[in-house]
Amino acid sequence: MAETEFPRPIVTVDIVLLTLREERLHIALLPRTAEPFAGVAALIGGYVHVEEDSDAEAAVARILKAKAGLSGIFFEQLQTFASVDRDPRDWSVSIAYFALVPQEVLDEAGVALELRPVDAAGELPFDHADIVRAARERLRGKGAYSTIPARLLPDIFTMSELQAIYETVMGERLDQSAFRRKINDLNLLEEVEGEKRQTERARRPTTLYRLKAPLAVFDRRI
Amino acid sequence: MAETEFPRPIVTVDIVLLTLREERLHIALLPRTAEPFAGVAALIGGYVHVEEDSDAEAAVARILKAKAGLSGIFFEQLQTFASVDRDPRDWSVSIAYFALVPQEVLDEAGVALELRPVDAAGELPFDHADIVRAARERLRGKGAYSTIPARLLPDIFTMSELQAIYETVMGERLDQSAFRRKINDLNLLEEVEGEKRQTERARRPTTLYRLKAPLAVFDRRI
DNA sequence: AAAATAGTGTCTCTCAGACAATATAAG
DNA sequence: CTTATATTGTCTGAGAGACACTATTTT
Repeated sequence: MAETEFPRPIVTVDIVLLTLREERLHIALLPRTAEPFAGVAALIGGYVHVEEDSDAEAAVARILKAKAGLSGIFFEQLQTFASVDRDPRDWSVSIAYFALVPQEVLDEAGVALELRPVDAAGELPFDHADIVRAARERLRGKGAYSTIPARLLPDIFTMSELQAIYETVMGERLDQSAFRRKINDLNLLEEVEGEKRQTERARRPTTLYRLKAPLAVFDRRI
Repeated sequence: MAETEFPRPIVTVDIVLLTLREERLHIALLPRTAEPFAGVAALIGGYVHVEEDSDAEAAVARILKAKAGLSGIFFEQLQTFASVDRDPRDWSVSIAYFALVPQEVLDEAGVALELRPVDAAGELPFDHADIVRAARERLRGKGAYSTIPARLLPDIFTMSELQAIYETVMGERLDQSAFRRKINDLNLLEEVEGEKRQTERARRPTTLYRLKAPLAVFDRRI
């Protein structure tokens, strides 16, 4: 089994970039600039540049910056899709990532991304529909046990906003009382002292919070 | 961004093959047959063969069969390790899988695998120690919420054996009464009717069970 | 009967969901 | 004072852990 060399597959990273828009999860797509599927909206992605990227995360960061104008946002590895038929060009490997970004940050980036509701994303090229499905499942599954959903919010947020995010991500209504109790028990947030704010529709100003840690995973279900 | 072609990384699959031996989790290794690290015990793995493997799972199945004499065992994708420095030869991608096999099946395979306790695996080449660590965490994490640990047992097993597996995987003692209650509530097993068996040390014969489904994931913690 | 494992019953505590009640500010 | 949201409290039921108890077989 002295395997020396073999024809190598294409290696890319693809990013399921999710954000919240009008209370719904949206996926950010970019029209492809090259064949195949030139002009068709697809996941943000690109080749791994072996001369330039020290690892897959570096490739993701580079591509997010170059193609979406984003840096410093949350992303984590999702799953790798690798087969002979997922790309018409050749045997291909896509190391898929999912990323979350607050809408405000996306707006500031000033890049013309196409946002589509994640549950009505329409036709997508390659196996991108499968990748999006995997991302939704991951977000839904892990969301209930982590502060990942909070990465869809700005740094500072209200308890109600946080609850709304969890409800959207998990696709179910949550009891307000139980939600607050759990968040407090888990000790995930710190108050932004002195800063009160009125949300659009609120009468009474509300306490503002921020995450103590960028990412917390816990055992209890939110 | 009309990216046409780029130098391609090496693409391999690596398999963390775990089994149970003397009540402890062991990892199955093979001495490498080629440089680098020729002769050193390493994860079972190999190049993706683009002419032969239709996808990454096919590569895993082929390699498990060729190098470990195993087929039909449980495996699932773990995580992908991709960086410039994980392999001295070149920028390299390893799509890592973890696999579980009952000791009996491993014995029948008749291949000289080196078994080491997973928590004392010693030095491993490349980043294989990281991959093993990821596999342990996955097994531990997902184990409590699925029937994955049962894939370390033969098809037919006793309730005590099942409990012992979960205890090993999760690294803690479980209450017998609570364990049985949960397993029954979750409706995961079916009795193998009429078949009673005496385990080695048992006095009283015990009911035998098999899994209703090859893999069940649930919300409750075992 | 003793030993050893198989299997059941019960108590308590934590936590989740449901729902009610109170608090605070704007208009 | 009304309205709308923020925030707290209480009740109930499910499930987890602890532990004691019963059952069945071999020696």
